[in-house]
Amino acid sequence: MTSPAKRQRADARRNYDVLLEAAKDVFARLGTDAPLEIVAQEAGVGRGTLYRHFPSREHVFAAIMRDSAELLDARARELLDAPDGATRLPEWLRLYDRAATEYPGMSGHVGDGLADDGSPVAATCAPMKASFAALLDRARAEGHVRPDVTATQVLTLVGALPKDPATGRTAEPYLDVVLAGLRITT
Amino acid sequence: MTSPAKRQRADARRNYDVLLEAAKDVFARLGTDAPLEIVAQEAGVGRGTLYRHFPSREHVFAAIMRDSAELLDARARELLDAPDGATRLPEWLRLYDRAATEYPGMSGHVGDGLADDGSPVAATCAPMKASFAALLDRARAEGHVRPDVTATQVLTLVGALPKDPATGRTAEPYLDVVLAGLRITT
DNA sequence: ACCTGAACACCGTTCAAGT
DNA sequence: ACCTGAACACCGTTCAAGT
Repeated sequence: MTSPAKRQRADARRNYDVLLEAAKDVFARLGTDAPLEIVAQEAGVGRGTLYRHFPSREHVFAAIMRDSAELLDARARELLDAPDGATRLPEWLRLYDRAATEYPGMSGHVGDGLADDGSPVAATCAPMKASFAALLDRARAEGHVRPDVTATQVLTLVGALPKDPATGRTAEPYLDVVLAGLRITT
Repeated sequence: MTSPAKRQRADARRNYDVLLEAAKDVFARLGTDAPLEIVAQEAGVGRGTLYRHFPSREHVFAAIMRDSAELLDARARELLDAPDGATRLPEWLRLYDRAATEYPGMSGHVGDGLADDGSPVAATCAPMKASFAALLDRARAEGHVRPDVTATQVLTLVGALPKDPATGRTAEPYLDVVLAGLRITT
């Protein structure tokens, strides 16, 4: 279930899939700011075809995030009833961080997209975002989290954390600092 | 003391000053990712002249930061002996955040530059960075700060915090979250 | 209905010619 | 020694022509 279920010609559907795989490949090698021109080339289609399927780079990110967003959504709903209330949020946010940094440079775009309701990333990740918000609400109700942060803010903040240039992953100890900062420590 | 003290022709020196003022003006209006072409135009010089004085956009940021870095350096040295140990770091980091966000989009570049010893920003801000490191060391020694963060990491993290799109300033409550996360709270 | 690739736009960067 | 602006490169984006 990696592409949208719209009715379309077989070649169009195939091009979508090929483009998405090419994008993952190119992004993995060159980072998510790589020229989309290269993606079209590697997919073996014309530039116009790429822009038809993915009107903007953000649409590519949204497509890339589709599967992880589904997993993260499910995981958030599971964690809602997990026994140890204090560790639910850290655990989920680490998974989110891993998913958002799967391709170098993507997490900032994902975090920004989640803060903008008009973005394709926000559309794709809406269920995940809602489930995380529920998780955050419960943590807040139980007094584990400072009350002045919203779900969107947390996701945007984590997405913005500086990266290790070598791996593209969030560098240590930024996530730990943020998790500590979110805790209520009276 | 806004431009380097190298010996140069009067017109060159004047062009440097005009370009820097133009950059501030353009950055204030269009953000720090604005085309440098516009800066050259507004300064009334050719593109080549701009690149002669500022080989890269980072060099412009370094020049823009020169004065604030001097102030921040002085302030850090003052605060080293301030009475209330727990508030020294927050106070200074708020000032740093204000300076780095003076032009929309600049703080990320400044934070990245400070983490890269080869960058012109790192060169310009070296005294400031050293003074801040001393401040951080003392806070660490007094047990106010978690021991696993370096000065560079703190400055890069603060520079990376998400911005309010309207003002370009660090949005609330990100800096508060980070400051809380840096504290030792046993 | 979709694809292709030429064409245009934008802007960073260089450099030959000028003063 | 420095300035200028034409020229090139790169790449996002569009669109007329084709299938």
